[in-house]
Amino acid sequence: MATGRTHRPATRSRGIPEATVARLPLYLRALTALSERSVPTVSSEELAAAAGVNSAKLRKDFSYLGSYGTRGVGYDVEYLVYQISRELGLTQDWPVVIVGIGNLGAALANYGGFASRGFRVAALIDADPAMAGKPVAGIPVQHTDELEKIITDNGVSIGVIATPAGAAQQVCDRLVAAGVTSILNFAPTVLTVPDGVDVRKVDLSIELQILAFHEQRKAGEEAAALDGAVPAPAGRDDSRTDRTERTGRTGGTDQGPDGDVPAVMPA
Amino acid sequence: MATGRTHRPATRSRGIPEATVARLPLYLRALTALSERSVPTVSSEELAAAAGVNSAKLRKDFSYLGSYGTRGVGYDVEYLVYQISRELGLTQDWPVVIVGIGNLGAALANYGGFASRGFRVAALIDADPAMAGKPVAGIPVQHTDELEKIITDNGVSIGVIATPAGAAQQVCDRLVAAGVTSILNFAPTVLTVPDGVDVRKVDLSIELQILAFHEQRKAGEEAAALDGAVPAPAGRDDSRTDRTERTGRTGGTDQGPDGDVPAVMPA
DNA sequence: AACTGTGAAGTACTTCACAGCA
DNA sequence: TGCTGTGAAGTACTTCACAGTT
Repeated sequence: MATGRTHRPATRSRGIPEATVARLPLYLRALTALSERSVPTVSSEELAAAAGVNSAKLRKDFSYLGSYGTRGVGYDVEYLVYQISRELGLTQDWPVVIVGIGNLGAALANYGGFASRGFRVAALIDADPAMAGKPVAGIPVQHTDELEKIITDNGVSIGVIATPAGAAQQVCDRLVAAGVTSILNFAPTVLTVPDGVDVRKVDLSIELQILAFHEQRKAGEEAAALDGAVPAPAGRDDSRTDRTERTGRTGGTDQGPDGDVPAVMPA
Repeated sequence: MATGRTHRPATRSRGIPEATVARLPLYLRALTALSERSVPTVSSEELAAAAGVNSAKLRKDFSYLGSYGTRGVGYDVEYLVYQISRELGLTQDWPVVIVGIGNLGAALANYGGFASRGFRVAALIDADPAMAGKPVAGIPVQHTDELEKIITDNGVSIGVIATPAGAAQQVCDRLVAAGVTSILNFAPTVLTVPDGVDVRKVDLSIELQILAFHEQRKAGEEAAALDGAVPAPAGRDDSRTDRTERTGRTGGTDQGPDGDVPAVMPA
């Protein structure tokens, strides 16, 4: 797919930072909640609090979409919901297939947030013949043999992989060959895909390990605070590793698209 | 949001960038795979490919931990596994509780990666009295009433919230009050926590929405290619994107530690 | 008076490119 | 020679702070 800056001046200067894109769903969720409570307008300060980010960041983010607010007043909730939905491509309905209907796959199939958020589970696919025909979340599971046909017939471009790690790459290859260009991968594996295909990864053990890192550091600091002179919680450092005082982050409430590395780049 | 962060002068600088921390689990997984195949050493180039990042980034990341490689040779696999495990705090076993044993909670409980990666499911907790005593993944579910006792008795500092959104904040408050200082939140809600408590969020619908954004953009570019001046070659194309070392692997897609905003959700 | 939108300044992360060591 | 380790340069993101608008 087109790489580089494909010169497209017609619409507003495209080029929304990836970090901003990653926060739009957050804003959308907060706005949807406000909308359900029939709140007509909201200030950047209020909305930012609801989304768990700071208001300067939110305003900057919105400035990439256009000027949708009113100075002295704030943002019209309904209007913003529409604009962000449109920007995210949620004004259309994306058919999605879930491959691998184990515990996790079933949980995903049962997730209620699909329909309401621009997605539709087009099919559930599993390699186990015994699963075939069994309904999960009201949708009959189909066998992997049908994969290509399902993708084609339904015009599916987004696939969710919830298989064991060993099967993930193969499933991925078949999805891509059949026309899928965006993949959400729950298997603990790095997927190799051709250019033009986006992959995002969700991985429980990685998240836990990151928490463990910070948890350990907290323990270390407590210990250090007690004796001041000799740190060294069990199994600490061999010698050289350097260290600096921790950087500010953490602690508080910034669960936003945290300092992670964007998983996907549109190249 | 650094709170009154105790400044620790004595020890030298341990300021591992958050982005680096988020990638350590990735390296660890790749190294573990190499270790299982009894590979003794690995170069930054090879390991980077296996982890899905580029080699300069990997070397820089490792440089924050110390100098664990050998010039002209590479890294000793076992030694690196140990060093990274230690850095992440995985040389100890973290007891974890999962609250909310619906589809997702059960999937998490059944997830095999815990034990092998430094974590142990200390307890499963659910608010439904009918669930109490029922074994899930071989562990009997306990009622929410027991939450505080469970946390205290097991010295749990990491909690996983897999409840419906409406219950998440309340569960979070109780976990924190009982002593939990790290939370992995699967509920589609922004949690408010005191300083010193880390929250990481995993949210399926957010991930899908980010994919939809890019998917939509691809569609838009195709359309633009049809009428525009530049006839973009279907599929391929590399305009001027740097042709760095393309290790046949992951074409352009960097599945780094997800950046940012993970996603999933309970029933 | 209240609140948005945005240049400019600041910070974090990535990539380059090469010195230095085994 | 081959590959690590790292300053320096480059890029992306965040935050500040205030001019502009209703």
